[in-house]
Amino acid sequence: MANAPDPIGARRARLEALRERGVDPFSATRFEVTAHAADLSVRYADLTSGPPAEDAPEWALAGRIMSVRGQGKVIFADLADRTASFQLFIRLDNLSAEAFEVFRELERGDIIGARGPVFRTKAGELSLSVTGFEVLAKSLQPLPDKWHGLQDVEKRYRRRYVDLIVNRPVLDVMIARSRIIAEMRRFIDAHGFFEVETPTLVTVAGGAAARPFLTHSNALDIPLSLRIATELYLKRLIVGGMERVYEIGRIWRNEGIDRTHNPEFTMLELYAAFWNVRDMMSFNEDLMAHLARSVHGSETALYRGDAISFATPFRRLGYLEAFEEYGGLSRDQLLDADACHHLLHDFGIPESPSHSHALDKLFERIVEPHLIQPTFVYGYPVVLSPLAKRMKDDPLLTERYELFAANMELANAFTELNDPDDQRRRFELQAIEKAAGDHEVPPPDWDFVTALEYGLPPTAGIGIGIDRLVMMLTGNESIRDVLLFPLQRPLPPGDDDEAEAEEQT
RNA sequence: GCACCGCUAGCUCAAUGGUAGAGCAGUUGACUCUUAAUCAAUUGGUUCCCGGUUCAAGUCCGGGGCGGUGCACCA
Repeated sequence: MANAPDPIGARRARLEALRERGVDPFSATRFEVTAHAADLSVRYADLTSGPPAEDAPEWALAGRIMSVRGQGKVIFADLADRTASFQLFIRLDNLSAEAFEVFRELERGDIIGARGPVFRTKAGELSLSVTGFEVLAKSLQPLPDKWHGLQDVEKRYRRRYVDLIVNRPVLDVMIARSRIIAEMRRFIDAHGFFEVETPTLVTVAGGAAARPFLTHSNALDIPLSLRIATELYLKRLIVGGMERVYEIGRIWRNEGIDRTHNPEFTMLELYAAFWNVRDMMSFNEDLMAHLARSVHGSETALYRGDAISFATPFRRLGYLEAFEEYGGLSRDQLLDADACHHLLHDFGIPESPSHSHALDKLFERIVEPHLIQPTFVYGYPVVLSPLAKRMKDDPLLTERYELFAANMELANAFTELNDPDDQRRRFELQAIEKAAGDHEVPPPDWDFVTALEYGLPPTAGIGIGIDRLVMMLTGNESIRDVLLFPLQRPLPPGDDDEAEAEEQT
């Protein structure tokens, strides 16, 4: 213990050394930042090598020291802020001897603010010639390898903050996610929608087919679920006369976890009175194209080696036509429950508990693999769509589409069913499926039927999984890589971390 | 839930069943234009855990933990 190398102990010793020089790294409360690294790189892109001009303006940068290259009476350091990193040039001649000694006590990971003019070194690197600096926080933990960063996937998820520090592309993805959502709001707001917030704690988790998380209210002493969709509440607001509403919110589904599923995820749901599914389709493709352009920089996103073009208009493909085209299957085979189960057998797919389930499995197998470029698949069978309005000239199908790209479902939209009697019958039918063993079928929400009885205007609605959209636009193939803190099983007790028993000096 | 793969120093990775190693980080020193700085010296291990086989286990076997991928599940 006496001679064992101890990186954290060494850093604590450095902390004491700073304090002995009258610098307490944890006493600073603010620092006036006047520039970010990326801004300076652009502003001084054409600067030629040489010492800074007499009248060169001083800038103040703040961030984390990512590397230090000491060279006697000159020190080079890289300071990273949220935009990029920028080289600091510290020379004894430009500072007091005391300040220079303080800088020599700093190390990789520490957070400082630095002031000085920008110049370009002989080696051609744009740099801040430091005339003054403040220590803003000391890092007591050693950072991972400066070249390889943090590779261990598990550690990256569990300690995302370290991942963000040392793996710049991760920070870029998370910033892109933030911008995608912000840009989405801007676009939607510009079309006259109100953003609303509906309950996440509900007594009936409806609006989708999924198993909910269960919880309990102490005050009311009743069981509660976390919502699995926002749909039924948002449509109540259309009944209430809000006309155009949307919610970007967290949804919880107590189901499997894999590359494309996290138990909590973010969904946009949006409803517009007096629109039908065709109106929604064009709104949908305009939104996608806009996001791709403004956030991704181009209408084309590279995903799994495919160049996905979000240039409008997207391809339109009928649901039944798709089966005909890719599998040679007929309408009669698909819309008949018994024939459909035979098809499952023909394709070697395990038994399904219901007609709707069977259709989904078949679609997944036969059609989905072909949907690379953005495609609206429209005209879903009514058995698959308990909340969608039937087609006027084909009552077995609904005015519903799903948007696919790169074999992933990106959006689901339909003209909303507003006939309360039809809605009631479909809920009753679902109740039978639930009784037959389909766990994912939600319990009927009878108050929703009552709401429809007050009168829901013709309305189109859409749901877009934000996480998968971000995956698509940032080229990530795992949902965990677009979530800041994906759910991880907790480590066994004691395995958690070093339990630092050091107290004495 | 099932299958496969992974887990070795703070980080990235080595090690035909035969003394656990390297680079980076750390520590000490030198250096006034470096940028994976360089040079010299140097520290560092419950090989995820428990048990077994063996003269000998990081390595083989059994059980467990955590993670990743695939399948199942998830309209």
